[in-house]
Amino acid sequence: MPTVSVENYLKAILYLHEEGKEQVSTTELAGRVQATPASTSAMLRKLGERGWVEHRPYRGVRLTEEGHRIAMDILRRHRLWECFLVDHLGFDWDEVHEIAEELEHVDSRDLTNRLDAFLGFPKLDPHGDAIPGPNGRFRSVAARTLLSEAPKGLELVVVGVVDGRDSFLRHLGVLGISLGTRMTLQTRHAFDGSVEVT
Amino acid sequence: MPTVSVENYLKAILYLHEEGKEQVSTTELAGRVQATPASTSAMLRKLGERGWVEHRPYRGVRLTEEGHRIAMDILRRHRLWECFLVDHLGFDWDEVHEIAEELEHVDSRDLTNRLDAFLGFPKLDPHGDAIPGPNGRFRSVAARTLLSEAPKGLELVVVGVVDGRDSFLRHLGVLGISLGTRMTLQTRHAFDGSVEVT
DNA sequence: TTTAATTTTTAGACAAGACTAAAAACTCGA
DNA sequence: TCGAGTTTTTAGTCTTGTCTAAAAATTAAA
Repeated sequence: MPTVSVENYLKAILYLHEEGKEQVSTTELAGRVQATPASTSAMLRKLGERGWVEHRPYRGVRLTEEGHRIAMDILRRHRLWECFLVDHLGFDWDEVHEIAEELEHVDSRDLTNRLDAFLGFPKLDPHGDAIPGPNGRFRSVAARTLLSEAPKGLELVVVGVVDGRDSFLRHLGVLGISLGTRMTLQTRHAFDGSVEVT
Repeated sequence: MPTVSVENYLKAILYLHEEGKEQVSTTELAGRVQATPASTSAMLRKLGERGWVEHRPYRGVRLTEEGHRIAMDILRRHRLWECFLVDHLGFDWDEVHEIAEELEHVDSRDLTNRLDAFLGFPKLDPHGDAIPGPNGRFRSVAARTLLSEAPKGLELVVVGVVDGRDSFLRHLGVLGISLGTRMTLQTRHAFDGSVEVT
């Protein structure tokens, strides 16, 4: 049973992975969990011993399969609680993060699954981020959507383009994007509507 | 901000007060929080320093006004969550204690009050125990009920008797009970329906 | 390629909260 | 009132997770 602190480290590593970082550096992780690099280094040794991360000193860290499973479960609880807080308790979407940060550590498989059912098995949280299912993987959104309207976090598959001009298709080719390419939406810039994907 | 451990001690002392104990002994408290008397003794010194209990070494402990306020708030959160788990997530009333034991430590005034509203400001939890209001006092139940059907924990006032025989009234007199007497239902014995009050 | 800057780890302390073992304080019967 | 038994507290240790300061490893620049 991971402690609250351990859960926070695993979750932070997952977030960094989701942002495209294969290997997570000690300093960057330390920044995320609001701890010093020294404390983080000590924690990484412990997480490595428990088999939740693969840590090569001075090289970076990455979640093992088991660590990933645990972290996805924390993310699931976090986002389900956010749905509850917004949809049923009337919080605004920008007020719920801190509270969900506490609720996510209540560890009961039964509670999580019943909450999921109570909420109607939502696919996205109030911020538009995908919610992992009980199997630890994101639920696929069957619908076809524009990339500009797709949710963050979910794996997407390119099935077509709206702008069919040669110059645009060549641009996509340069970026390594073609029909069937898999990607995940990372960030959306409010400035011009552009997006970053991996 | 009290830690989880501190909250558990304060809550345990409150429970013992509610059971009629003015002064709580170190050993009895230790039994409730599943710790050794030695650990409990150390914690009591700390709680005393923070002004949450009045502890006279070798004499026993009792909550201060502030300690009582904090403990009632924990009890409030515990019982509100129990309502939520039973009424909305479909748990049985005997399954929810452990989970509520974790949820009660999520400390957000706003969350607690919104949950209260969402549940319709319940007066009793699924076990029939009274739920403290936001002011840290039990909500009065206006209705007149038979002692045999009254909820535990609430202060009750005797306004009449069903059995008016002299022998019964004399029995009540011996027990110090008459019209206007205030009491709180402590335990109900399934064996014969008899009750214990203070 | 050698030094300088940066990153990471180690070393040593500390706080919270738990434990065991032992000392001190209470209580009660004779 | 004086021991015997019980209760409570103290003393010392352990674990978890944190910190600062310093050493070691890596990276980058000249």
